[in-house]
Amino acid sequence: MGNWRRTHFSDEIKAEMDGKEIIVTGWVNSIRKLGKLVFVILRDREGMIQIVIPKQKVSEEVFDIGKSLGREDVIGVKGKVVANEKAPAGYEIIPTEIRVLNRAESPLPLDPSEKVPADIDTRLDNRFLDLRRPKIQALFKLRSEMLRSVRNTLYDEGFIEVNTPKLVASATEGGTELFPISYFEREAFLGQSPQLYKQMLMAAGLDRVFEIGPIFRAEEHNTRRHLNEAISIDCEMSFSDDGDAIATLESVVHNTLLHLNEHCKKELDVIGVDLNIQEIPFPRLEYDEVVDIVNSKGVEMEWGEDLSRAAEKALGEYMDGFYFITHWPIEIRPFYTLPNEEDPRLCKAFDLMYNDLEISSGAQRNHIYDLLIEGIKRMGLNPENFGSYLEAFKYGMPPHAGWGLGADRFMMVIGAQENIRECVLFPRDRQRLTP
RNA sequence: GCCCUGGUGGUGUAGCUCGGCCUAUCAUACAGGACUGUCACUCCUGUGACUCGGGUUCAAAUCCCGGCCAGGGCGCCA
Repeated sequence: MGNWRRTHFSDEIKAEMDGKEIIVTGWVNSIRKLGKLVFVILRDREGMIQIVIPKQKVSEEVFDIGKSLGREDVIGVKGKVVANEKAPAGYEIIPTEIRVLNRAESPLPLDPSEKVPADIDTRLDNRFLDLRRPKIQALFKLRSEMLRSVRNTLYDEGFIEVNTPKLVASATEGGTELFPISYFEREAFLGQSPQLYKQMLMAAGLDRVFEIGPIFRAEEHNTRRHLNEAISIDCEMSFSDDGDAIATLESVVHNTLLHLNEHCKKELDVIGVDLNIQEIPFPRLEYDEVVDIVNSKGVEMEWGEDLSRAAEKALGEYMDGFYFITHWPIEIRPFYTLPNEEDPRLCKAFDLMYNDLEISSGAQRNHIYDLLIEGIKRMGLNPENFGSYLEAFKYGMPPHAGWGLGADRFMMVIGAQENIRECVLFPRDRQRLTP
């Protein structure tokens, strides 16, 4: 593009700029050739703008280039803004020079202008083209602002952002399947969660930490709400209990809704979402109530069972929006959950749900060494495999609590998407490892 | 991993029940042509496809079996 630099994004040009010379850059969204008149709709990250090329008002060279353009060619256009009622936006650009920066081959693997729909599989195979569609891009602009808002809230509440290892030695934590990898002469695994590390940071005295990073789960699930690589928003806070963790989670979620509603009107409009800013506190259900509700909806559920998919759906019919489930049976929660001192069957764990979807789970953690050993044994795990983790509980571990919020699932809720793959640039599932 | 449904030009589809004038429909895209206000421009001409392997049959896009892949559901997901 030589010495050319973009002077404006398409949405920065206004009818009042009539007569001003500008440079815009982008992709040819569509082109309509009417003999001696050519219309080019140029698309950049922020929107679209019409370039009009009348043979009698431009040089022969500009007209010929204009006529030669194809869909998705990358161009730079230097020209004058012209206010004109006949233009779609009330203004358009008459070029003095068009530079073709790169041609696009044809036919395209899918249609970014959305005239012909494509299956999600085709779209993901050609994700970079799919992402040129304004609706798809809007979702990822929202995701960026969601992450900004989450960080802002947590920084404001005194958390520091940390990074913990994703290459881990142990496959003995129990629970989910891990991805084994080769680590020099040893076997290692991809981390399933930063849980143990963020707890160790409580022992380190960092007091309040959060991490936004990938988690890996080698489960062969095949659903619209599971991925094998996901982004987790994890936080952990010292000298706090489950109620404090719930309050923090609530304000993270609520502030994000407020932030998006205030700063992302355009993107929400593009994807057709009218955000419901649900008031806090969100409703709380105790596990006992959940069992009753689910059974009253005709779905069998025994006390002590985790929620089946049918149970989640029944709950989703009964509840609307965000709500917490608290007072869980200890047997179905992880070993690091603190038992409830008032009722030994229960523990200090909670889940945050949205309709029928679990988007976060957390708990006050077990900070007492002997209890923790009991918990590990109760889950059928071997305390000897938790060496460096357990050490942290011997020399002054403060009481603490925390949670993990699924960033991709949170985006499903925000963007009203039914498939989690829509919310991830390059999703990883049972079948998909590329692109 | 299990169950259900499906796989037709670049993309999205019709046809499959009941095998045969299918030399396979339509839209869009693409190539060429006409057109000075399009905005899903319009009009004319043209190019382009039955997932793979096996089977049944005179004959398979169509029926049967298997593979691969996809969509949906379930399970799994401390």
